[in-house]
Amino acid sequence: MHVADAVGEFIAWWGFKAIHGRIWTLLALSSNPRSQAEVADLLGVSRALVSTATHELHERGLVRPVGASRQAPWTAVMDVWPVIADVLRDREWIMIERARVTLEAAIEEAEILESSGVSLEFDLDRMRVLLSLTEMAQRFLRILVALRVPRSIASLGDWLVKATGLLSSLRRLR
Amino acid sequence: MHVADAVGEFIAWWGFKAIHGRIWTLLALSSNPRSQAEVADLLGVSRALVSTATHELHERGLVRPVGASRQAPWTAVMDVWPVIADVLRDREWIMIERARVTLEAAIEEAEILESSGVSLEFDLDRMRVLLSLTEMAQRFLRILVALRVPRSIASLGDWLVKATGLLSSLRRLR
DNA sequence: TTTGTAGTTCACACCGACGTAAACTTATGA
DNA sequence: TCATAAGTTTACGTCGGTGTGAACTACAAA
Repeated sequence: MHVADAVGEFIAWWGFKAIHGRIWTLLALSSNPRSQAEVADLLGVSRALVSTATHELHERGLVRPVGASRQAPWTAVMDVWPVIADVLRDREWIMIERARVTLEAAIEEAEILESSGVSLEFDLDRMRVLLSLTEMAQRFLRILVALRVPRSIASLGDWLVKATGLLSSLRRLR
Repeated sequence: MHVADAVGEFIAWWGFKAIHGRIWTLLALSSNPRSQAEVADLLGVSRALVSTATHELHERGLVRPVGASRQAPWTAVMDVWPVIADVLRDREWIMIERARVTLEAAIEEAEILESSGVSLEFDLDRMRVLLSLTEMAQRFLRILVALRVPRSIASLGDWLVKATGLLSSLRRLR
């Protein structure tokens, strides 16, 4: 399963472990649901790893069992965008927000010092530039997680064309 | 230096180590260049770490010595976007490209099998969807790395407004 | 030349992420 | 009921990333 390896690694970038990506890809590309044993076998990893990883994927809603029995085979949920958006929101937003808040506090402090005539060891203008950048990143992230990528294969091609067109105009910005 | 920690962690996300982000941020916010000893002291890390990290930053062009002497103090290069774009290109492009090529090969193989009447264990349509997604990701990445973020503080605010406007129309896409 | 200080290099320690083996639990079916 | 197979849990090994200590080098000033 070279495909699962390659796509899996790609997916791993978006806040998942590589094994998650590999399992999801294998299930996504399979015509029929597969048992954990099959998955472990095809990917060449232990059943223990498949068991835990599958449950983590299930918690995120990226994979679901077909049937109710304990050893029901698994299939991939194809509509992954909402989950990715969630991960981005949880993980990145917190990080950016912390940087932004810290910067704001530091700027405020520096402004007070400056207004009382103290010569600063730090550069206020540059602090403001960084603050603008974090705000920009937040806006960007907000738009990203609000995006609705079409779930149907039929409309996906169409959507891709329009989205690409819009993105191109970003490049022409002066 | 809480600011350096917070911003540094944020930067670390873009393919750098956290210490790189912290050092760069400290230098970027300082009114005057700083020696490695000062940096190590302010950040509370060993001079050994600052030495190697500073050189790595220098190789990437994110930081430069002021003066020619061996112990010249360092200052941050503020125009970071080209460097980030480089990292994205090098690191992400390779990953996506590998996924894309592997997928294409797998699809081709599957098509041959199917046309010769063999019933497939894998789902050809889903493979094609994944392929579209990698292509979309490539287009997106290409636009991203070609972006020119203004270097001057004066035009940055203006640019941010326009860019945000464009991004918003992405959200409204159907 | 000597002495002190900044910077460099390298061997090692620590830690978390990832994966395995093996024992254990639960279901299926002869 | 017992045997077998699937799935789960836990304790452990390995590895890479990150950082330190200490020895070493290069330079500046006395």
